[in-house]
Amino acid sequence: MKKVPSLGEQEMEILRYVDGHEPLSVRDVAVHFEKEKKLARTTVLTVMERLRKKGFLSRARENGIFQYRTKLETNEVLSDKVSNFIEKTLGGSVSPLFAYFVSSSKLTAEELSQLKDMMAKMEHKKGGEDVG
Amino acid sequence: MKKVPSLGEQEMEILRYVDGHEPLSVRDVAVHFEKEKKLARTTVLTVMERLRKKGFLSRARENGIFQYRTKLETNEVLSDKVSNFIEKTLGGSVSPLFAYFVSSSKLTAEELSQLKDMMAKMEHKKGGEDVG
DNA sequence: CTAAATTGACTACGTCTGTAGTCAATGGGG
DNA sequence: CCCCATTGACTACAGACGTAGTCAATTTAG
Repeated sequence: MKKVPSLGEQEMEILRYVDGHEPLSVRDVAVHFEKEKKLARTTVLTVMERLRKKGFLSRARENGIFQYRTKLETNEVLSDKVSNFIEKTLGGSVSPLFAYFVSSSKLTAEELSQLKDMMAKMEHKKGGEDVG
Repeated sequence: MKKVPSLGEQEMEILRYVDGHEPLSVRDVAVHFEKEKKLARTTVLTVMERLRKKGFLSRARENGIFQYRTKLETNEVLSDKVSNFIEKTLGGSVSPLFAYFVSSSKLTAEELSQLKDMMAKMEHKKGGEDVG
């Protein structure tokens, strides 16, 4: 359960992108995000450097320019984000997730009850609140 | 899918507290958080007022002091936070949640496969990434 | 009614994140 | 080699949050 530095949404987005395409230069990432979200090259650079300072990315000069790679498994980062989110934002209760699944995916009644059942078990195991 | 203003973790925590005990005065909340997290009364006041400015709380003077109540169903807020989290932080993939459930709750193999099955269906319905 | 305590409005300030400009260093083309 | 384009280090700044102090207004105790 090592302590991972916090990451903002934009940082996460860029980290995910790098994770899925490494190695990448700032330029590569910038090109992508200039289209996607109209971000300036320097913005991407700044974010990537912050990501590097925080230990999520590493870089190595190759043919003159820096190629970036992820350091930790991004899964670990996500895992940390998830547990943090559940603890801090949801107060330890997974019910809201359950609610989200239900409304966003329109599960069948059967899936619903299975899921509900499962959630209930989990809630018990970790002492969350009731599944409203 | 109405746009809900963003909320920080501390704000969420206080909102949840109010939601579970309304109506409450700043003092009531402050007493709770002074113990729980050593927050100053004015800190709680500030946060509650921000929550009110953002439209999450309302207040009415009763016997001299303001009593606060939640406006929206906190569930709605949570639902919004959840979908935002899944979209922005997880990039739309629920796999990390799955991973969290697995590691935190130590489900049985059976529950695991049921859940996995369900997740797969959900992933398809909403075009998420692979469950790796 | 007056003084003490409580309440609440404002102000403040540091950190984090998003976003980007400036400008020097580096590299590539001729 | 020299100039232009690319790259990257630094600086900047606004807005959101967490946190809290000051001080005036309101209540309440005596």
